[in-house]
Amino acid sequence: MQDEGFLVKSAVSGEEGLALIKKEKIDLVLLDINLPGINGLEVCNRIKISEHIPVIILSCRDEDSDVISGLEIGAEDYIRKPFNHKELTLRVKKLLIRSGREEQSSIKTGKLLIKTDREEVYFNSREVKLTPMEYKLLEVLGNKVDWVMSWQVLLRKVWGYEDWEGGREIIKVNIRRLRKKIEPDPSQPVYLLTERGRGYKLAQL
Amino acid sequence: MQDEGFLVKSAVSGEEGLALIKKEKIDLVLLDINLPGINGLEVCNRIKISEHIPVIILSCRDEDSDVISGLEIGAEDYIRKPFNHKELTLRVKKLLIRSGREEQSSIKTGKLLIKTDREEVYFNSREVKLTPMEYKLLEVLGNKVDWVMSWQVLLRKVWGYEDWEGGREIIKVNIRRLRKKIEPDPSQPVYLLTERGRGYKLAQL
DNA sequence: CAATCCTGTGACAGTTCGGTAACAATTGTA
DNA sequence: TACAATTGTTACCGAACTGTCACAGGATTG
Repeated sequence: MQDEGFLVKSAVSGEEGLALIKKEKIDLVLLDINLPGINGLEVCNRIKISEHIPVIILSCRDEDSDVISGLEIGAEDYIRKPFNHKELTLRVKKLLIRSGREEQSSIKTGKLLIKTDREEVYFNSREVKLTPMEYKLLEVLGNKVDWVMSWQVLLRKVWGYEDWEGGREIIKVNIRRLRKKIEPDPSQPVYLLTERGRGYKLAQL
Repeated sequence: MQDEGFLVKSAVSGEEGLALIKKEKIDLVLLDINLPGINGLEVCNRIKISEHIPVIILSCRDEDSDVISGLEIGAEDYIRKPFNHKELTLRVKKLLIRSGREEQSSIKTGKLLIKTDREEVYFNSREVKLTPMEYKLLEVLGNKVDWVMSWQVLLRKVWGYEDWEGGREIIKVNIRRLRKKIEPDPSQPVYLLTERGRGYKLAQL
């Protein structure tokens, strides 16, 4: 990779890798599934929770289920070992280009516009200032527009908590705060809808 | 697994597990290799002798020989510890679908459409809002369209109660509530039919 | 034909769930 | 240090959900 002109940092364990990502500005992660310490898929999961970095998974297990769970967890691509050089650099370049452009990718529903690259939100073409948590919650919901997400899912995707009874509360309150900012009438939500007993969704208008 | 909507029974030893299988209607077994009492592989063997239940083996020994003997003995799949929970549920779902015990993603009869992945119900292409319990009851019935289900079965599949005399009441009432929402004329049911003395069924039209 | 069982029906009440506001803890900043 | 913004915590209310009950009427059985 260095021969190809990439600037490479490496880590020998999941923990070390995650620390590296926190510290440095990383454009893309090549991730081995078989790791000492944390499982590779778990590492991928954690990266996706906190960052917007594309991940390519490397693995020698070539069962389909691994591809699926790798991609479901949010990995952008998957390469089986043994792979050849050329294929790897090709996929990396493709992803870097895509993420360079995709960073302008935005989510739109009704008069609501979410620019995911800049983490900015607009309503009626006017910017709405959201706090980090509010933004993250909205983005997670926006990533699957019109899909109901339970509080367990939101808790995991937004806060990274796995199970936690108190989570219903913090979601309630943060939904409330979001509504105050992006709903024309927060008491009659049009965008952030409640599905009683199931969860919340961002409506596709 | 319970969060994912599965109904889970657990046992702490091979003997207990085998007894459970004899007593309950089990769709799939997650089996740990390292067990007190009988060896896990032996348990798998005995299950396969007497039943047709898919078995997934869990193990922290990741030697190949274990995979082989696990699969040779008739286990349908094998997961190494530590596994991530998405991978596990994916494999479980895959197996349940393959063995015909898992619901399809969409059920249709007459003008009634049930989207099981989104937990949404449509009548005449218009969405009908159901409460969680109502939905679950309908889904269970839709899962085996045109099959009469006794109140005991419904009680187990919808509420998870095993035996309970009072159950007839809550089913009566919930059937009533469902009919009010999805029947054109609730007093003359066309979809949710009563088989007196046997139970209820969702008619295939 | 009467007694009994099963189901349909409406009303009621306890519980859960989501909306709301105010407060407390934490963090960042001047 | 003081102040402000952010974020989690708690309490309370009202509405929705869901189980219980009583009763009626039709079917079944002896």
